Amino acid sequence: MAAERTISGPCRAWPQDSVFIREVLDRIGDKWSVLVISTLGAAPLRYSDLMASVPGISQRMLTVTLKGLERDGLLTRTAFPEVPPRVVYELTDLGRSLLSAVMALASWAAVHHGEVAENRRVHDDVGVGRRKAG
Amino acid sequence: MAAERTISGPCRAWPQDSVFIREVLDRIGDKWSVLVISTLGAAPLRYSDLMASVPGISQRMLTVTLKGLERDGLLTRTAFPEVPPRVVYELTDLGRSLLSAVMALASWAAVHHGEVAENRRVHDDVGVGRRKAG
DNA sequence: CAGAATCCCCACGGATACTG
DNA sequence: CAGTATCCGTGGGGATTCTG
Repeated sequence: MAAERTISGPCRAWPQDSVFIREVLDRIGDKWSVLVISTLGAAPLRYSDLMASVPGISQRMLTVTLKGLERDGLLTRTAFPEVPPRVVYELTDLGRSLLSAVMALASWAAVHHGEVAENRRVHDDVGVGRRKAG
Repeated sequence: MAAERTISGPCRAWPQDSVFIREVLDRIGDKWSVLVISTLGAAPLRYSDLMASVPGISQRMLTVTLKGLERDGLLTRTAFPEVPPRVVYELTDLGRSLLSAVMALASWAAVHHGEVAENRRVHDDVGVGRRKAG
């Protein structure tokens, strides 16, 4: 008899992979983390440069995001004891390795976002069509 | 020449890539989408099987997530006109292509989640250390 | 079995004001 | 310049109940 209809556990092909996926998504699934990581992927930047380079981010969220990423060792914070103060953020090797994986997602999006948009349009049109036809 | 200190625009190395990244994250950055996609990556499943295979998801969120993914053409919904009803969800080619990119993230997590956890612990210890040392 | 509908909490994140 | 502190609206998502 064996398996064939044994789903039982959390999942089949990815035992605790689901846990890992959730961990990563809890980390970079927020609104700003990957934007910050991507921006720092090009070059180390100071706080004010990040504010300018990540359009729409608020001071609060930039700070919160940076602290979170620093906590996980994805970037380093270097404060120079000058006046006026200067603080530079830079990706760690770990952060850069994550950037690669994120870029894979970005590539997927670049290739398929049009298709997704089209699917969405068609799907929504069917919806209104049913209402008119019904 | 020139440049070197020209950050100006949104970002440098990824003009509208940031837009694409945000699109993907708005799609899969939620709490359940990638779990559902990953689960369906192993095999097509019916609604109740998904409930069992994605631990912790509620009926509401499974339905909402499935509808969103179907809308974007990442999976198909097939309802068999039987009683009791039977509905099977299956990834489309588009969904499977996204699964590949998601798996890249999962791999990163599988390799580095320990390192991240360690960084986090060290960082937090320094925090309490400062409080005790201060 | 496979949802739809409703209620409601709370934490993510924006705006603003203040500080070393 | 590089933050911190506070207030507060919005919506993501959980629990529960009802239906075809």
